[in-house]
Amino acid sequence: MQTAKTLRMTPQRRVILEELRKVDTHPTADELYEMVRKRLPKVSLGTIYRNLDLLSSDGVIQKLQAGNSQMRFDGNAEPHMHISCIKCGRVADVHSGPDTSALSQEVETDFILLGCTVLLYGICPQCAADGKTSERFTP
Amino acid sequence: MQTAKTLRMTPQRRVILEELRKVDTHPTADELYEMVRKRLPKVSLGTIYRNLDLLSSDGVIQKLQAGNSQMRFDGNAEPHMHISCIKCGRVADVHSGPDTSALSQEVETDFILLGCTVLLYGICPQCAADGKTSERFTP
DNA sequence: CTTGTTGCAAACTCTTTGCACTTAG
DNA sequence: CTAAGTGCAAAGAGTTTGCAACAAG
Repeated sequence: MQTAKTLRMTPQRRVILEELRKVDTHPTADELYEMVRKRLPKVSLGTIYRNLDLLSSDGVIQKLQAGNSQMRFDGNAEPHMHISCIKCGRVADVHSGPDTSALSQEVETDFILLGCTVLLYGICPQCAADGKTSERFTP
Repeated sequence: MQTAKTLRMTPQRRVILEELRKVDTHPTADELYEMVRKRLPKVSLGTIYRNLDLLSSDGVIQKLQAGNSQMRFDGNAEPHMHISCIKCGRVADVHSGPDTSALSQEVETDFILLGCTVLLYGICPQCAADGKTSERFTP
């Protein structure tokens, strides 16, 4: 989970991180690309991907698999639950709820247990209102 | 999550289902393709994908996102926890542990809650023994 | 300086799809 | 019969990577 290399603070990296932390929408790489592009028009999608990868490997941000094929990113590296809309793919934080970190302690497995993710899924308020087109979702 | 169409029981479909249920390894589409190919040499990968899709949409099997980009499949449709090896990607069932279905009831969200998946991750016995090459993993 | 980083475009992986033919019910 | 399913090959989405030029420390 950690890179030995020193991460240089390039303008690109800084803006990516700033933009990601500015929102709580858990954007996809593409969405973040558009956000960053408004400030750095010449940035490339490859740079976005490379940075998101480095930053998540370093534990600075979180890479999320939220029920569809596209990865999403969370500027908040603290472990917390997420809920994903099966219709539109939107992802939201879940701040309440039971302590899932204890979950790991109660499990029987021959694996060396390192952690646990909980993904809730459902329908977001927007999609509940208007019956929009459905997206691919895998619980 | 359900198809209106009647699912015909073709030899391909039957063998795919049989092979999937024969193992507890949660194979990828490709792995299952190889397994099915031993019995039906002319089967196509497209057929594997189409059937896995239909069967999981029908709730006959489960499609899993287990920490890497490739989907995995579980012949056991009953909801249960999985643990994924961050090194080799192997996925195992977790039979013990707390009741995670209750989890949904304790959560505060403006989404219409439909369900919840728990993915544990760690290092499998095999990888713990020999320090093999690492794979991509996203909690 | 030196090594990490960037933009670009091409490559890659996994999955989906269009089509003409086949087949289960 | 006829709608569902198949094999094949091509297309698609999302992500990764090789390379030469660039820049942070």
